[in-house]
Amino acid sequence: MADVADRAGVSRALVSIVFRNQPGASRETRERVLRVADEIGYRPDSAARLLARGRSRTLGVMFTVHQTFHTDLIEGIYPEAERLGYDVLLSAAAQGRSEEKAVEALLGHRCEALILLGPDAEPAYLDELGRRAVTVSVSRRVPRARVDFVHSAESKGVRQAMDHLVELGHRGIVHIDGGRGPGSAERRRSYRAAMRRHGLEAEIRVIPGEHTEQSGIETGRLLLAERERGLPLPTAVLAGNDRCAMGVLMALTRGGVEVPRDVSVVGFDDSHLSHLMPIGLTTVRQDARLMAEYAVRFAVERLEEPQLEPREAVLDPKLVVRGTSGPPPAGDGPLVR
Amino acid sequence: MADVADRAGVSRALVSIVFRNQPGASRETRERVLRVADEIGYRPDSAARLLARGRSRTLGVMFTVHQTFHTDLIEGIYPEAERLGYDVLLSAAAQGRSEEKAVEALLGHRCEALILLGPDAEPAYLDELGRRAVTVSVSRRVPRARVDFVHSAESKGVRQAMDHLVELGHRGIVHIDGGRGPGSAERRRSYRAAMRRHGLEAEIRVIPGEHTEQSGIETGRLLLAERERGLPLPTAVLAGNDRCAMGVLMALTRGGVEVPRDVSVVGFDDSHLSHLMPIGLTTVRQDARLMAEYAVRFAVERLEEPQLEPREAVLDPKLVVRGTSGPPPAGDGPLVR
DNA sequence: GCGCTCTACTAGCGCGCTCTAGTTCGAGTA
DNA sequence: TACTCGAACTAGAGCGCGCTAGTAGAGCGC
Repeated sequence: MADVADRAGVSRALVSIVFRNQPGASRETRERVLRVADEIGYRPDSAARLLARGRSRTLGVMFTVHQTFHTDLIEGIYPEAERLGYDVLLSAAAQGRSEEKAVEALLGHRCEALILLGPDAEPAYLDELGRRAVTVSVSRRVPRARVDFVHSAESKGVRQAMDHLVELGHRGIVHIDGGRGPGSAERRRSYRAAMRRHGLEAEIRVIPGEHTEQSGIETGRLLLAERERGLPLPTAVLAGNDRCAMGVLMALTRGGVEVPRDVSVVGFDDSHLSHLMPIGLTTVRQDARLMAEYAVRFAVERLEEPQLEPREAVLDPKLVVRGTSGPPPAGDGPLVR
Repeated sequence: MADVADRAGVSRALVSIVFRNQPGASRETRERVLRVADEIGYRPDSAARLLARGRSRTLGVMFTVHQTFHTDLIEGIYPEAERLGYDVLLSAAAQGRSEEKAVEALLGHRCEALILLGPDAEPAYLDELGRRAVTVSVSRRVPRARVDFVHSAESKGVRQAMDHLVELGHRGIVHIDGGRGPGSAERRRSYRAAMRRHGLEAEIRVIPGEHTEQSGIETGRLLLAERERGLPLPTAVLAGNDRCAMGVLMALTRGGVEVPRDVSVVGFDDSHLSHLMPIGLTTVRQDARLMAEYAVRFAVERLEEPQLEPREAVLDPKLVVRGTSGPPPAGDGPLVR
């Protein structure tokens, strides 16, 4: 910076003004400074800048690698952050790299706010984070913690999916839940409520699972094994999310079960995975872009008005009917309603 | 920091020593300092630290959101970087966020080295980057640019895939290429060479495409449309990568073509997508973990010995036969060899 | 001529840390 | 006793910026 100032024949302060695009420099000086800077390859050092001004204007985003819905969210976070003049730093949780580690990395790099995509940490830890920095949790509700919250009205999504299946004539609808996964508890509750509402209380069955393909595969195998032992297959499966639905599909198809002829499968998320299935996955669509925008806005607004209380945004999901749902096999014909 | 020093009854320098875990402080002082720091919630400011020591020990990773193979790579980058004592910052290219922007963000955050996953930028730009910071390109060869390079021996992978198909009896094998995508040029060349080697020169057909599901879907539709017009379907498709293969699969299956009975499909990457297909995708496996390790090591070694010349690592890929490849339909029986 | 304002610019402190070149002190050594 | 030495600790410069409080000088009205 001093070099630039010398060569341009001005003071360092002036160079600073030019680079911050602030008033106080004439047009020609501005141009001269920029030209000189370009010549000697000067770029402002963000560490020093950050140190000097005390603010980083950086949002830290924690996500889980391989969680496809997260990449959909990330794609929405960037433009909104840029619009509001904030930088984005990404940190992934992965195998061998815990969420805490990922978050510490963000904090260490001076992120002013944290946007956590489907965090799986203890509420106590999240609350602590929320007190240390502005924190937004996406998809995972954190009761009584000082964090903003953006999620879908899971119950509405599940209800739509269940109504769709019941209308097609399904009765034996099982739910693979997402364990501790974000939104799982509510989805599970809503599944039970829907079954009761449709008079299918006796058919309720929740199979423990998680939000991974592997979990779907295991459940698929479990169902096939049950069939071996003479038990009937369910006619429809409501999976915890799209990844799990994909796993079920794979396992069932490999086992000679045809979807949707023999079994219907419905996912949740409408991550871009859903389009890829040869027959298209019927799923509950969450609007990733909108969720991302809310998350960024919540974070930024609370950064700029610290007295603001954390808020909650609940977005309406929408069932998207594609190829994996259809009427149940003959003998389980449509309900007469 | 001064607060901690005061309360612990030592100098700031001592606090610094303790936090850097350096010799020069007694056991009890160390404990006392850490305890006090914990009490008042002190955490070292990385911006200042960075500024003071002049080095960030941070690797910047640019990847493309939705490129599933990249997330496989990222998962491998973290542990290796941690092992070598480096931090990792992620920056995604996405729709509306160019690679250049993603890279500038990393540079702005003082990354010492760049690891670019399948960059799509001009060689001239990459060379410029290579001169500005230690740069490693993964998957994309950049001739004559000052960057390290980690990739697979594409030709070996393609050759294995082609041998496999030919042995099954296929003759009408088309290749959907990856356009400007990483590795595409070499895969295309190798496809042509393999066809010639097997005496199938007359059957050579390269369909332009890219490394996305959409491209696969379009190609699948194109093939179906040709069949409508009375042209024969190819008996096998070698896709540019797994995503493209998924797209082809989807389009063909929707069009009533059964895989692998009517057409065999082979992908490239073995990203975790490949396992998800109901019947498992036959594909050429690239070892993401190993590639990630090489990339990190190249970067770190050149940071620590700047006189080192950029290097190249070529890893052997391996065909993984799963469910999407099989003998061609009757009439195209196995070759007598 | 004077004071006033406005634009263009500058001096220099401080952000929170690291690091070099010390000092202090007690134990070991000749 | 006088010294050396190492462990434990400290003073203070400096990293590259932003920012506040200022100055210089041009233009203007009276």
